[in-house]
Amino acid sequence: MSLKEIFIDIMDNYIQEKMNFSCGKESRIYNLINYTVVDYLNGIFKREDIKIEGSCGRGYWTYHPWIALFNKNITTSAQEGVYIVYLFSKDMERVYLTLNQGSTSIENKYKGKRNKAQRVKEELMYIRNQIRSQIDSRGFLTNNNLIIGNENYEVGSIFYKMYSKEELKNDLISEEELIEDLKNMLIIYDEYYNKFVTTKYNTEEGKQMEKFREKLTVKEQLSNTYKYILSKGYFYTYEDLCNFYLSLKTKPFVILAGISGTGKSKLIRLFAEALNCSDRFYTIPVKPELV
DNA sequence: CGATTCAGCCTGCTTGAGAT
DNA sequence: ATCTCAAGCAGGCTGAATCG
Repeated sequence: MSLKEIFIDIMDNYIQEKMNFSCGKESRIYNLINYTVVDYLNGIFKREDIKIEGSCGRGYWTYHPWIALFNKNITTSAQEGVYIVYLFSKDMERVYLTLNQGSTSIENKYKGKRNKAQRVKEELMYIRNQIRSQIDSRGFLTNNNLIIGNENYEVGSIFYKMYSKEELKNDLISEEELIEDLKNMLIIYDEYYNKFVTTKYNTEEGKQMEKFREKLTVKEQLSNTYKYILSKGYFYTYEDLCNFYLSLKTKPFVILAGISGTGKSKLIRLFAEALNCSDRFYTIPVKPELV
């Protein structure tokens, strides 16, 4: 059975299987995800440092079965670290090959804290942006349009490629392409390991930087943002910047008024850049009659 | 002040490692 | 070879916080 045939089998039968069998060895699809596909991939990628695992839940079926490749030096669990993973969408119409992050360990870190969900998302996005800024995507997508029905998997996605059931069934994607993509993703994963794990996060300097960033107060972050804007050659008063931040904080829908050319759009763009959130910045042209 | 949201806890189920 | 138990996973329930 090829990878493509396995994927099609899972997509065709998973939802039905959930209804008819408990999530365990009795189920054919369970065995397919937990063992067959793992053996198949291990046969292709004979790497001692990579652990391959597939899961569709324990006891209970998950909505999002996954097949992951872990670098043993980074993580051996889907709950933490960065790893390659095939994720199936809830409706079983799509499967994504992605470089993704475990969110459970981050959730545990913020257990009992205020705005837990938001902080988890912010951390996932921060890591995502760091990696994207330093590693070539090799043609994989970074547009944040991975949709499977689980927010943390979606936010945690660093690079990805989508395969729809239709594409797979109609031979628009070949087995060779699937394997080639996975090989490319492994090159990215290796690069991540060399650039981030063996150096940045493990050095004292890296840890200090991380601590420093977490400790910044709103005032300090605003001050940094202001300095960034000045350094780009634009001038707004510090008061205007604070007012803009406060307005956003009060309600995330802010209307800036003023004649054209005074820098309304630019302010927002620079603000996003300063916070390293450019990838979440979209410009939507508005015609006069829409207002 | 009722409705909604959310974190925390509990439950059900299986795997797999280690003890017996 | 069998038993025990922690880990892993998702779903459900509940009380507290927040919203409108």
